[in-house]
Amino acid sequence: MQKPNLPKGTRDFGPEQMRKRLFIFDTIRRTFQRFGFQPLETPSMENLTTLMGKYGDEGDQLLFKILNSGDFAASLSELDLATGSKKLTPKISEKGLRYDLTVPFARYVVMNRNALVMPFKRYQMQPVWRADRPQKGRYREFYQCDADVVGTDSLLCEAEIVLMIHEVFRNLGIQDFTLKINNRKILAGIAERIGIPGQEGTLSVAIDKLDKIGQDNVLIELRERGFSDDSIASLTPLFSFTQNNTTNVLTELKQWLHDSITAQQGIKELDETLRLVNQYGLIDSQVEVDPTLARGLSYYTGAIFEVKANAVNIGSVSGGGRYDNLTGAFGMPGLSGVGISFGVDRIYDVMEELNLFPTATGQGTQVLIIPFDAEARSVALPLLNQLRSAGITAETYPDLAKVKKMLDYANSKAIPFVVLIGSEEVQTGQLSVKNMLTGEQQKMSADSVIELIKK
RNA sequence: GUGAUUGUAGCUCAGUCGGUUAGAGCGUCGGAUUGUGGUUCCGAAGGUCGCGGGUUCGAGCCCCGUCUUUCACCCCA
Repeated sequence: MQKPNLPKGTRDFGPEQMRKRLFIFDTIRRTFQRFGFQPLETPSMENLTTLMGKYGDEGDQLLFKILNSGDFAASLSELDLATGSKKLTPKISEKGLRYDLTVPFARYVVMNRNALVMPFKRYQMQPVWRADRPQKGRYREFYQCDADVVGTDSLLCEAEIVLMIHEVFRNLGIQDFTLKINNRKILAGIAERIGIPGQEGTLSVAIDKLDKIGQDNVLIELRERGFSDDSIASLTPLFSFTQNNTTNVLTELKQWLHDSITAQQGIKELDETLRLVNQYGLIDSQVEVDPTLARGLSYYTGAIFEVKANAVNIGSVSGGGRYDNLTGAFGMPGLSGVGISFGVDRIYDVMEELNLFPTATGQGTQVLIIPFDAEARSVALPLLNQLRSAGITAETYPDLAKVKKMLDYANSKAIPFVVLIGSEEVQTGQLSVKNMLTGEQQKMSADSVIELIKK
């Protein structure tokens, strides 16, 4: 006999976990829908040609690849085997599991470009897979909840994302979060300013770690990556304004990066976005402008968002940004879009750690019918039907077991009411209803049972 | 991909220096109680000590490999 186990980095979700997870999904879905986003689902697997090259070299490595069906080795030669995995892979695998929801979305938009009404707003809540090593807040299979709008470059979309993020986290009960916002153009401007134009990618990777490793180590890393002492020295102003309020940060950025047209554009966009958010009347905005915020994904071109739950050390629980040319790789250039992704699994971990899940709210069975013998079923089964028709979650114990056993069952499932049916109840039609919390028991008609449980 | 770490009953964990038949709590099942739960009492079942190899008279304990868990790095939700 073999011991069953799960693939590394994957998990089962039992009833109790699912109740909590569904709470998160429902909360996010309600917000997405209220903002006018339409649901979309795409296949778990995509052609590797769709996925490869969209997430960088590292991303390509983290893709789960699917072995071709049938005799995948049929056309292989000794030579192929000798060339190593990199060249061998495309010969034996042409599909992979999706790595995020944005690229499949871009693929969908391109394939349906003529049918879609622009701007197109969609939301998507599905699992994604990454073949990296699991650790805290990191799984090989996890869910993302994405909302994107494509076909407009209006900053109103950025503003609405800011609003949605606030709404979702507040509805979840996560009050202590920070929405960090930056703009890729500002990062580009910084790169210009310190004399390394075009290298903002490398720069970003390092300064993104500021929170984690501190200023000194960031500078050390930049030096290791080949940045000159002059460049590093001129970076100093970047570290001085992280604590200020949004307007101050923007003003200081404007001064520091005054000779970069790109940076000025990014600052203007950020400024405008925040102005729009303000017009919406967002109360107690938790937005923080953070010029050191970078994010890894290479396709962002404008705004960048990231949400951190302040009380928990788990990385970001949500992230997104604007991309100007995501569909370009699929032959449809010039389509701008902006999106946000919520990481359900990390949000779950945060809420669990902070004890933020609401206590069970009428999710489970409300009443258990307990027939003492086969005869009692002639009353129990119609009653079940009646209760369910009235919208009450009701069940009976399928075996004719001892009463003790059935009451134990009710207890362990936290069922608040039981209806006991024996020969006496069959004869009189008056049912014995027991409140499992108080122990109180009384006789009443079926209609009264419904009334009692419904309130 | 790099570096650590974990694994003993369904669950949480003890297990001494390598030494007889591997323990506890919780849970499960049965009984005290054949129409009434939670509390209590009694009893029982449940183990290839992750897996494979090695050292030894003897391995849960030491060594090697492997899988798994957790964590950090890289990178990321």
